[in-house]
Amino acid sequence: MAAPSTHYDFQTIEQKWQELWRSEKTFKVETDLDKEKYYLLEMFPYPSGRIHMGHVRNYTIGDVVARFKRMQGYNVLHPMGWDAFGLPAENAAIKNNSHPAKWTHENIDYMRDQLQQMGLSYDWDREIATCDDDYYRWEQQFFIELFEKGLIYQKITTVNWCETCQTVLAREQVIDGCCWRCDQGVTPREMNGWFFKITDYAEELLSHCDELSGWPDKVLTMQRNWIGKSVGAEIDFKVEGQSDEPLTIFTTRPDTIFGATFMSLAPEHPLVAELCRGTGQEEAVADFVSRTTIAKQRQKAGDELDKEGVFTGGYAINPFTNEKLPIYTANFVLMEYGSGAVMAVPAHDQRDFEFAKKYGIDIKVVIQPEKKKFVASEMEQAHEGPGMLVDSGEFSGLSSGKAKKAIIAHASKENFGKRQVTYRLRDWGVSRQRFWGTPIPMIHCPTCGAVPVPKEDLPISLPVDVTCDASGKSPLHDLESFYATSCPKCGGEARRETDTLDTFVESSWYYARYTCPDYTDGPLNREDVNYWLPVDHYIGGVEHAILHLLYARFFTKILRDLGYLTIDEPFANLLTQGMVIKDGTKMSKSKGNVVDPAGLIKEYGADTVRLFSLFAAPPERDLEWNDKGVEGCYRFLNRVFRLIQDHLPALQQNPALPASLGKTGSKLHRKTHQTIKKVTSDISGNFHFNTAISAIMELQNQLASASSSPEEVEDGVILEAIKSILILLAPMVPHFCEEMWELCGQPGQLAQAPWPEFDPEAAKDNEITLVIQVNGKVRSRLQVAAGIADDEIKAMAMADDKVQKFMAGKEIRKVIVVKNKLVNIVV
RNA sequence: GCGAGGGUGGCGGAAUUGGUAGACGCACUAGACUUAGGAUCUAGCGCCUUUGGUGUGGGGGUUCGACUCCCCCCUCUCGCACCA
Repeated sequence: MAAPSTHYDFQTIEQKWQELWRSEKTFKVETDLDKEKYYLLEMFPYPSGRIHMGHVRNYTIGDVVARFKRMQGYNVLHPMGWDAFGLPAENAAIKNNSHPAKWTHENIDYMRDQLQQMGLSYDWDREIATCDDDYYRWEQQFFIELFEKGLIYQKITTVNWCETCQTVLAREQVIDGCCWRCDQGVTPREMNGWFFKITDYAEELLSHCDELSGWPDKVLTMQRNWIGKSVGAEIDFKVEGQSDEPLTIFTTRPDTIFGATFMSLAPEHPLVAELCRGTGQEEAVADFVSRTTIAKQRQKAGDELDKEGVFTGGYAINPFTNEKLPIYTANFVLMEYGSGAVMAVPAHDQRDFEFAKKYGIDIKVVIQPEKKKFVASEMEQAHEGPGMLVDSGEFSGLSSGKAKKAIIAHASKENFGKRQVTYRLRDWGVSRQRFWGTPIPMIHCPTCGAVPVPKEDLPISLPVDVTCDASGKSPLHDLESFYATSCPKCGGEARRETDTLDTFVESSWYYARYTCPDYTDGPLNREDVNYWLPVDHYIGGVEHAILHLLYARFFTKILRDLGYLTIDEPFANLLTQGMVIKDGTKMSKSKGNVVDPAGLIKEYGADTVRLFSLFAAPPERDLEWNDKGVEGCYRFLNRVFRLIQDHLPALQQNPALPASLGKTGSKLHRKTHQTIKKVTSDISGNFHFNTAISAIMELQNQLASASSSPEEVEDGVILEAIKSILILLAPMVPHFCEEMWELCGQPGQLAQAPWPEFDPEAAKDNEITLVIQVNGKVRSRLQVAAGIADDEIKAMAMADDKVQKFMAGKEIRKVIVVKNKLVNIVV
């Protein structure tokens, strides 16, 4: 007979159960109106090649919740797929002179295999890859429907263009004014592109933030800031010498309008060139505009340019005072915000103040706070706070708040202004001059303009017989077989749109498609989406707090308005897990501190890696990776393994719990039920798996010391404790627990076992440690029966030797008793 | 600058409503078993001048009692960044 092994054989065990789960489709689910559903989703990965620690952590957390909810009896949807379009695939294709699909599908196969090695409980029958045309064809259908509804439009904007790479670059791809890939200078370029009217939903996206009680405040704050609502007024100023075109400005401080002493326009403002014409300022203005454009491009995030500007030569008329205000163009005025023009009130805006000081422009105080009196010539900075209006005509004497309303009312009445709400949120530009993305289903006809592809012609698929070459240019632009077409309206010769969609579009609705991935009669099956959505818990990195999560919320609303969904918000609860760091910084290749999960899984097994990633930190916090800590988790599982082996012959008899227990046995029985209670609340509450695991470790420690105690401990209690450890640990360490469960001769699979209930009676302590304090300092401890009377406690406390020593010769002023906890004697 | 979240042993981290600070794990120390130990088991482990004192970033306050509540300050991380 072979000696009992000291370490469990994770390789054999993990492979065995993974194969069983796959062949039996243990985690396959169907819509079932009789069962309560739970939809758990982790953000799907970009198939970059191999999984990293961030994936391991993200998917382990999600898997524990999915398995836990399943054991609690929910019908759990837990899908996985691939966010498969994107630039890295194209770059790889360029390098290998091949098609991006090849690289993408190879990576998907490799990563799927890695995820399966982690033992994640996905319904793999619902797998989606966004680069498949049976996924993106529905996106093309949405595009057409949204276009017809007026929620998608085309406009010309200035973009960052790289001439060498023949493409638009996103702002984050421009490094010090140069292309991140070829290092050549980037030029601004006017380009036609497609936009989603997300701004139509700004108010709803903002107000629904208040209803997302299951989201972290941090994320909601970021979203609110990004949407950036400002309430104020739009006011028209006449331009001297021009009777028709007013200069429209936006301000949140209409109450300060009597203090305006100049105007400033963004350098790109269309009026700038017009105003300086014939004033002798043309050259100075042109020079300033080009200098500023360059400076802004070179500007790094975080830098603020010195406030600079130049007089345009033109004047505006303040509609309230009829004063003539010089119009400047200034580098701190943004064309993208408001109307690209502001009234400048130096006394009450710090930027205007600095500008006025620099160029010797008047400063006029029109707001006086209660306590202080400002004198323009003595001010060292602007007073931006509220106060009482002065020198403001009929509005003088009003408070800022009242004046805002009165001034807006006056402007509306006189027809030169109105209340106005402005958002920082911009419409979402989705055109990309890339190949590896969803083709935009539009046709450009010289006579009919932009015409949508007829729905029956969908999908417009990406050609498969092309290769990406070193030019970096999308092959679609020059591929006649792709772009040559006829106009669906007039039948004339026309050109297909060759731009593709931003990859964020695919990830904006995949959670809905998971509910019916094989549905062919439309993008979404009503019965399935209504049953499964919204996602009950969404888990992913905080780096998606703005873009992805905002776009997904937006898409839910537009799909609702197209009649596909009935919900307003896609994700009821959100967990943003922290980063995995090592040596204090995020793991990255350049820092050389990456730990490859594949190697660890090979060395310790998936169960150990999962256990450590849950144990080392609560999920929302950053996790400091520690190889020694992994070993600690491995040791723990082996301790459980040996414990089971030691008791195996007895356990296999399936002994019942005796009616009466000895001292050690009843202590263990109590600990078992306390542990069930704690683990259940830790997991269902905040997902604090780290404390759940430490509670199980405590139970294991007590079980080990009970088994080695001289007193005979009832086999029934030991089995109860071991079974509890296995069930409680099963969502976190699934293969190991299944194997041990089977080894102990227990029936069925743990994956489908019900989550245990704790017995409140059994969990109750009957003896407690009473702490005795003198003046708030712990002086002694007593073992007493639970529920003992206050008087008795007092007497015992007073009689205690150590306590007496500290009370000697002092007067007792007060005795405080906290039931079952402590006694504090104040002397 | 604005916004959010942190600061507890050598390290990761625990501490219902204010009620035993440091659970659990790592590292470390000593011992046991051993040809061996990077296996396993047992014990110890905040700091100090150790019958005691002191201790949760610093200072003050409330309280019989404060990691926890209030005020001021320091510091770290993340997000936004000239938003009129």
